[in-house]
Amino acid sequence: MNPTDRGRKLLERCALFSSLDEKARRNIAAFAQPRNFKASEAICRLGDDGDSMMAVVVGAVRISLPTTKGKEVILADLRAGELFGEIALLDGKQRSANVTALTNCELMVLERRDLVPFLERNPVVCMRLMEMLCARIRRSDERMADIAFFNLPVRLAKTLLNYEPEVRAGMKLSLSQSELAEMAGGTREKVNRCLREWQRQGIIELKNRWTIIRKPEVLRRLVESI
Amino acid sequence: MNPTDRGRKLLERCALFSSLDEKARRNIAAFAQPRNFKASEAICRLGDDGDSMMAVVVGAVRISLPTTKGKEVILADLRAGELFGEIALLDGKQRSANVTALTNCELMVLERRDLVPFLERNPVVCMRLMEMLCARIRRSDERMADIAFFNLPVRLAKTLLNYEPEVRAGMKLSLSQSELAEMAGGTREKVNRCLREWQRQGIIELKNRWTIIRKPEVLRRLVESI
DNA sequence: TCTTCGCTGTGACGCGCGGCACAGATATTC
DNA sequence: GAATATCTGTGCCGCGCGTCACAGCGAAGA
Repeated sequence: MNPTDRGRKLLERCALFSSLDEKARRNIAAFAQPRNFKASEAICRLGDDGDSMMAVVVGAVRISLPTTKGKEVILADLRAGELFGEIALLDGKQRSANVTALTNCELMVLERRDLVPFLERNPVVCMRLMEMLCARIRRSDERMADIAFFNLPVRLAKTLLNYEPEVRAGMKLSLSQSELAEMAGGTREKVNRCLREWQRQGIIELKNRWTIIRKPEVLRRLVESI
Repeated sequence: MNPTDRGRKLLERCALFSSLDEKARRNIAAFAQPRNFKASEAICRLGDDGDSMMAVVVGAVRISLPTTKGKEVILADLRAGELFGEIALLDGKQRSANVTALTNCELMVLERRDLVPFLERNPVVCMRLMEMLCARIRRSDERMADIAFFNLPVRLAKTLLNYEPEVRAGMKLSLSQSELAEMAGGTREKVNRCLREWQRQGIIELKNRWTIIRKPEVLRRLVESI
C-alpha cells in the first residue's frame, strides 16, 4: 500500500470522521494530501498563517509554545491518528503554537477550502469537531489551574502519569529531564531533585536515562491528596 | 416589552445567531426561556450536569473556578449579549466552572434538545460556534502562558487593561483588590503593594475603592516590554 | 580510540511571593 | 449613631523555585 492510501485509510478511521457513512468518509479522505517531515523539522510556527489541519499517520509530533528567551512549554505530543491545526483552520487566524516533528513522520493535510464546505454539509462531523474543541478547552483550563495552584512535585507527578502510552507500573519513559521540565512547567534542576527524591523512596527508578515508574499509585495518591 | 420578548430580541442580535436570516433567528429564539437570578445567587456549579446554555440579557455574571481551600480564580465577567455554558451543552459532560450572578440578572436559557437539532440544520451557526470555541482555547492558552512566565505585576497590568468596558484612560474600576487578585492569580496583599507602587509613580489613582487608570500606555508598555 | 557534546546530579544564593498579623479606613446594618 | 463587617495598607518571615556554576557520565561521531 502506498503512503497516500495508507494516510487516507488512517484518516477514515480517526475519531473525527468515524461516525460518517462509508461514502462520506471516502469523500473527505480523498481531499487529503500526504506530506513528510524529518525528525526535528518544523511543521508550523506560532504566528504563521494557517489554513490547513493535519493528521499524524506515522511518527510523532510535538506541540509547544515558545516564550521569551528561548524557553518552551510542551503542550502535547501527538501520535498516529491524532489531529492538530484545527484552530487556525477554523477561525482563520494565525497558528497558535509551534509543531515540530519528533521523529520522521508522515502527515495527511486537509485544506480549509476543502474542509469547510464538507463541514457545512456534514453537521455530525461539526458536532464531533465541537466535542474535540470542548475537550481541548477543558484540558487547557485544568492545566492552567494546575500551574496556578500546585507545586512542581504534583505537576511532575501528573505529567508522568499522563504521558501515554507508558502509564502502567513498570513501564519506562524515555523523556529527558529537560523535556519533563518543559512539560511540567519547571526547571531541569528542580525536576532532577524531585525525581531523585522519589527514587530514594522507591517510587520510581532511574536507569541510564529512562524513568521507570514502580509505584504509580503513590504518585496518584500524591496528586489526589490535594 | 415583556422580559421574554426582550430576551428573545437580544438573543437574535448576539454574535452566534447574527449571521442567520430573519426566519431562522426567530426560530431559535422561540425556544429560549427566560430565567432570573438575584445578585450573588449561584447559577451553576462545577460538576453539575448541564444540558443548557445561557445568554445574559440584563446584568452580569461571573465565571470562576473553585480550588482547594475555598479560594477561587475568576475566569471572566460576562455582560449583556454574552453566552456561557456551551461546553457542557456541546460535549454532554459536566459543567466546567462555577457561574454566579454578579447583579440581579435576566438570562435566556437554550436547552440541548432544542439547540442540537437546530445546529444540525444550520451549519453556519456551527461554524460560528466553533469560532467562539477557538477563541476560548486561545484565551485559555494565553492565560496559561501568562501564569507560567510572567510575574504578578505584568499579570495585574493585563488584568486592568482587559477589564472591559473601562479601559480608556481616566476610567474607573470598581473591583475590590481581592477580586483583582483572583483574576490576576495572586494574593490580595501583593496586589495592594503593586497598586500603591503604581500610584506613587502616577500611573494609576486609588480613590475610595475605585481604581482609576491614568496612564494606560505605561501599563501597556510594561506588558509588551516582556 | 579519543574527543566532544548533551544529559545528569548537586551545592549555594537570592528573589518573588504566599501567609500571618494587625491597624486604620470605609460601608453597612440596625 | 453605634456596632459590625469588609476592605485597605504594611511589616515580617519563610518556602519554593529559578539561576549559576561545576563535576561526572554516557553516547555518538571523528
